[in-house]
Amino acid sequence: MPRQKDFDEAVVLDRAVNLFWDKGFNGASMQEVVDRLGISRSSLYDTFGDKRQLFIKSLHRYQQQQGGVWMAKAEQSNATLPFLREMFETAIQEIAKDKQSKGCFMVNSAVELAPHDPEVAQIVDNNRCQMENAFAALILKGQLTGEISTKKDALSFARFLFHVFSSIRLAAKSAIEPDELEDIMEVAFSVLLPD
Amino acid sequence: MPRQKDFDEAVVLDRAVNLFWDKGFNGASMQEVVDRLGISRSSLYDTFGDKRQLFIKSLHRYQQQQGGVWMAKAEQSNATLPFLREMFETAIQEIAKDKQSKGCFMVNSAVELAPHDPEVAQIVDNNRCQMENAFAALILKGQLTGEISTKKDALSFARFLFHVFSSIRLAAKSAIEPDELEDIMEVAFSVLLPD
DNA sequence: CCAATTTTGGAACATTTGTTCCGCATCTAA
DNA sequence: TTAGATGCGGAACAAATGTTCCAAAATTGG
Repeated sequence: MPRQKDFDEAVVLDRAVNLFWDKGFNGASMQEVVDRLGISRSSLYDTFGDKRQLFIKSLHRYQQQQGGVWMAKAEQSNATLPFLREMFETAIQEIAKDKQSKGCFMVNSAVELAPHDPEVAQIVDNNRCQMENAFAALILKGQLTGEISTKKDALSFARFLFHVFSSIRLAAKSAIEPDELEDIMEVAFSVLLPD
Repeated sequence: MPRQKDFDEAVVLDRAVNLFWDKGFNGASMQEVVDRLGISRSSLYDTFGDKRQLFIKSLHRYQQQQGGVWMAKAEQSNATLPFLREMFETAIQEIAKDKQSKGCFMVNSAVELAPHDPEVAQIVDNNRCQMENAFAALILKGQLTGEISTKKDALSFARFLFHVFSSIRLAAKSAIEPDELEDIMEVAFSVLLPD
């Protein structure tokens, strides 16, 4: 009996992701949200709940999408070091293209909300653990094949790499030259090389 | 003839620093500002201008204070590597003590405002250059004495170190164990060692 | 003690905030 | 086709937003 929604929930949620990613939670007013999502206020509240719930759903979706892309690539890669390099290279290229300086939605949310919102904090923390573990698995593989140094254990390297990765995405927020990011990445990766 | 102000401008500005540092620009309402600063609305606007001006003055003051501490220490240090280590150690200890997870005011502002506020962006960028140059000077000194590897030039190392430093301060925003930060720092510094 | 000048507290302002509500339109299932 | 249920647009809401203004208090130099 019920009437169907006039819009695709996933498409609309993606718009919310982009808005919050760009402006943050406090920086985006509900008026802006309504305008950008292209659906009416009531539909919005009926479908996604209030502003905070919409934000959290957006953050979840971002993680899902972002994570999914790399997880898939990671599994079908045999050479781990080139794969890791590619990941960083891609991130740097995306920063260069990102004229809005949106940076990383996860980093942005960690800064703006995590300290005052436990639920956001948990999402951020989950994301970190997931990434660190994914890195660690790759690095361990590389260590076994002799591709990567064994001077430190895989998890330490993984954490290090994740934080360099985050700082690159943090740097996207202010004007920084891609060349400099390449430089930083080069130094970071030099530590992984076996002697 | 004129009556003197009832408050110490510097003390009040420090309170503003702490509030914006904790809550961000959008996260702190003027009501909160008035309450925390302990002066009346009119005194506030007369002395510091509107909210944005107050914020920018706060950010400037933060940089001055924060920077001043380290610049002074840097000059009277002879062993550069231990000095750099101490800097990171201190930062990690401060994070452990920081129950509010305020992180770094400069990082926070870069994320929240830099992309949409050129003046903030410039402050953030100035800060980065200043830090990178300070690091570079130290590292160059270390390279000349053979304390530090010469595999990369001083500026590349400096940029790398600054970004690891930033990512540690970014990590302060979500719950992370100090041990893990020590780990990360250890890996980062291993790249500086000569073989 | 006086007059000049500035600070101060708080009321008042217009906007903007996030959210709710209601009547009508629309679609589905029988 | 019709009954029932849901989606929709937009008005309406109270509360909070940043800012201004003014009369009264206060402190200075003469």
